[in-house]
Amino acid sequence: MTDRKTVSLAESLPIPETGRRVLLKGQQTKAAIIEAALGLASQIGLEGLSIGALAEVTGMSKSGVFAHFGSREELQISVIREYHDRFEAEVFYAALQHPRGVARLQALFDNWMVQTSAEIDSGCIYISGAVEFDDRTGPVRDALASSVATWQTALRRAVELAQAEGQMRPESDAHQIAFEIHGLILALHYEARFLRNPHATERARRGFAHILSRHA
Amino acid sequence: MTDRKTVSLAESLPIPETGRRVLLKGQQTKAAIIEAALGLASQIGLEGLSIGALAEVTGMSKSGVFAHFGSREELQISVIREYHDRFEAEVFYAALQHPRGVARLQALFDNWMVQTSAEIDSGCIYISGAVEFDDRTGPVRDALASSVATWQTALRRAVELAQAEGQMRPESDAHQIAFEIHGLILALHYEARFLRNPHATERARRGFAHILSRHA
DNA sequence: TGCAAAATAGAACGATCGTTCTTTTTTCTG
DNA sequence: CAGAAAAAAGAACGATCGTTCTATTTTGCA
Repeated sequence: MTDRKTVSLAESLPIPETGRRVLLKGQQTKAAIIEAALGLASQIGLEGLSIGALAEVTGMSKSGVFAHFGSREELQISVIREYHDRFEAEVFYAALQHPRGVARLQALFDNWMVQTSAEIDSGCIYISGAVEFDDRTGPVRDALASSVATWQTALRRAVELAQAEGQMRPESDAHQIAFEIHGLILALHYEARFLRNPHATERARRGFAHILSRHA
Repeated sequence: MTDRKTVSLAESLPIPETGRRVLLKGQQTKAAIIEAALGLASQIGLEGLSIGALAEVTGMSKSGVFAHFGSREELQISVIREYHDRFEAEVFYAALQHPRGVARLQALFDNWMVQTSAEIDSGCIYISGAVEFDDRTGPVRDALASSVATWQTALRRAVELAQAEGQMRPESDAHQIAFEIHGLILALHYEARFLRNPHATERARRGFAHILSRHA
């Protein structure tokens, strides 16, 4: 139940003398724990994330790790938030430097493919999380669903922008296009991570091209 | 390490007098356990499957359940095999009654959609399993991957048959088409099960129509 | 530098996990 | 029906889980 805004204010307090430490000790180690937790969760899922394993990885005691979050659920939510921020930055914000329209949509898809399958140790927790929490309720599922809703909206907007720019047919259903693009990402994740199919990236790329050409 | 063929021979031994019991008691309860395990695994995944929970559901003792499999892994593999058989029957064999070509491919896709999303309590363990075992090794992963390879081949063949019938363009890449169809199923599963989007089925159906029209 | 507060460690808890071993019950068959 | 074989139960194991409590150490500020 840590207040995020308060934290980020405290975080950004610079120490004038040294100029080195920007985070207080507590927030510093908390960030390190979340970093490690994100790596663990990307591999074995949010449900596989255990405080004991996390303590071992970070070289801390279980209670030391636990104290930063107060519950396992809060830890999972912190991981989801961290992933959300990175995903937003590396997939969506990074695509903003391309001109709006098909170019930006293509960049978005490319970034997404990289994020989803390129790094061996990084599965997508939006995908694994959806499977793990699809018949559960509670704050973790809510956080996950909320993040997913955010990028789904952003993806749809990118399609609509391409339509507005006259680069995609305006009568096409942006929801439907976003659905099909999502399917390609999911198939890529499945083939690349589970089946270790090296051609998966090329398949996803071609599928995307098919969608583009259909609505051009 | 139970020999399947031996089992199925023993299973089908009818008792002449009554004609009622076809299974020996042991195989009978084993089948009931697997039935319950399949239901459990469909909801919470193969990894979530616990012998304790299974014992409670079936009204047996933990050791009683355990004795039928000898290990948790063997139980998981039994569940995968059972799911494989049902999937094959309800999705693929059921489609065989339609004429080869687009009609059969369409039936296959329809059956698949039903299997994947229609029943609330039944997620697809090919999807959840892929997420759970994507960075693991061992016999469970192998059993899963082998089943997946089977239906992927069957799906591709259905596409190739449609090409051979002259109903789809012969120069299209059947692998690519199967990849895109799989993506639609995955997106359907994601939207229907995790996000509880009631329009997901319609989206998948339209996506499939897009693929068909592209290669017609 | 000193002192309160924050951060971390350590030990223990009840619960559940898969598994093993022994004992009892049930089933099948000669 | 009897007796062997199969099936099921019961109890216990070590391990790990999230969590709580109480010390101890470290940190940051006056």
